[in-house]
Amino acid sequence: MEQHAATGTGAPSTLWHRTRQLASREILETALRLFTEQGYDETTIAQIAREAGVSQRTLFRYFGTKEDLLGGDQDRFRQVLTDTIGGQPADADVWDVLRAGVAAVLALHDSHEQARERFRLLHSTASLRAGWLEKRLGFQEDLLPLVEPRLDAAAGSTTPRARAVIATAFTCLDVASMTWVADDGAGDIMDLYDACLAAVRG
Amino acid sequence: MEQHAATGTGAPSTLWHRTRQLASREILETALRLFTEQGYDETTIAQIAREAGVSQRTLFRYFGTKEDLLGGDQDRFRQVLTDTIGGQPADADVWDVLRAGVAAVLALHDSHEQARERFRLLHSTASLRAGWLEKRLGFQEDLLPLVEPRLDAAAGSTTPRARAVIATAFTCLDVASMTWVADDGAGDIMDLYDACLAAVRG
DNA sequence: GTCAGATTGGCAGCGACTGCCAAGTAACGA
DNA sequence: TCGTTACTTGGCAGTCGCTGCCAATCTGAC
Repeated sequence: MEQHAATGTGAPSTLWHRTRQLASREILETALRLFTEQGYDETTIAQIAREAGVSQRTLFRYFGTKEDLLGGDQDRFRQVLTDTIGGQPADADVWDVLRAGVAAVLALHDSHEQARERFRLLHSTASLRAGWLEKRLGFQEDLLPLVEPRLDAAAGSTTPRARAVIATAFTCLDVASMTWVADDGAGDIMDLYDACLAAVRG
Repeated sequence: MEQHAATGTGAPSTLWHRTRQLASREILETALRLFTEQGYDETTIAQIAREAGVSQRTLFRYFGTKEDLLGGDQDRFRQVLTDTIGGQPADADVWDVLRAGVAAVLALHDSHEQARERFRLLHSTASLRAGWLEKRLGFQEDLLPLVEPRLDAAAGSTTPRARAVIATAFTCLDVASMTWVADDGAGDIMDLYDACLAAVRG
């Protein structure tokens, strides 16, 4: 039970589960607040645990790593991504398919402000960036079987080409979000995404 | 003096420097051997220091982090990259310019086998991958001022477009090296790079 | 030979993270 | 209502990467 129960499918809603969810939210909010106030690296697990009113040991049971405190629900991200991309018409263009996936995960943020703060922390903290990039690699591999069949098999091995295409899409998302944060959240991220992709595929 | 002196430019060649270089090589070789034998995560700094005959403290003075023990000389990488790209003709195509940079840094490995082993470790170890990706981001930012002037300023802000283009090149390098390792070092990495880029820019 | 400056190793400590064990508490049956 | 059971919690010690500090040692120059 490393993950906080997904809200939606027949929640058992016993007192236990409700308490767990409450504690989970409390920890998450405390963490985001402290990260925002004093920076990610400057905030220790001990401090988050103290202010959230739980022990370090318990905090690590809810969230396996410090990064998870900012990353949100990684499984949900993965699922939305694969569901969206897997649900695209079989004859759709690969780039349109990936674009739909990117748009879907962007819609996962609770609010404009939350998105901006997360992206801001992400792009300004080395350790977080590294962690995100590593998770990103995992997502890219998940997408591989969904994207490969959409490539022309006659043009040689599809695996490296699919990897390159997928990674490029994520790269454009990263550059877009970085630019978006630098512009203080003005404009639409997807427009920036399109601009980046156009620059690459020009 | 965090960095082992570059061999080449008028080495002072005092006993000190020679001893330092020797110790440096000894540590580096011990580390690579242990990483190869038992894996990166399974090898502790204590073990490397013990087998290399130095204290942990000294090891950390030579190499600031565990990753540096595999990554080789990061400053050299950066310099070769920027020199090569900066030295390309002003009217050359951006993609050709970046291709030249990629080829130059690939030539930095001592041997085919060393390259393969490094890439193998890199692509099979999560912590190393994350570290590389983070360093990569740094290199990409270094390249920004060299690439931006080569883009059409009339088509809007060049910064995000340059970032996207540079990151795509590195992405193709990563996918190419991954594929190369999977193929057990058969073929030429640059061919794989070209194939990846073609898939993206198709 | 001696002195200044650099290098080295040991030690204590920090922060993320884990395993283990005892104490506490919700849920369920008798 | 009272256990009994199953799960959660917190504390403690320990690992590993990494850093600061200090004393011992060594090198090169005078």
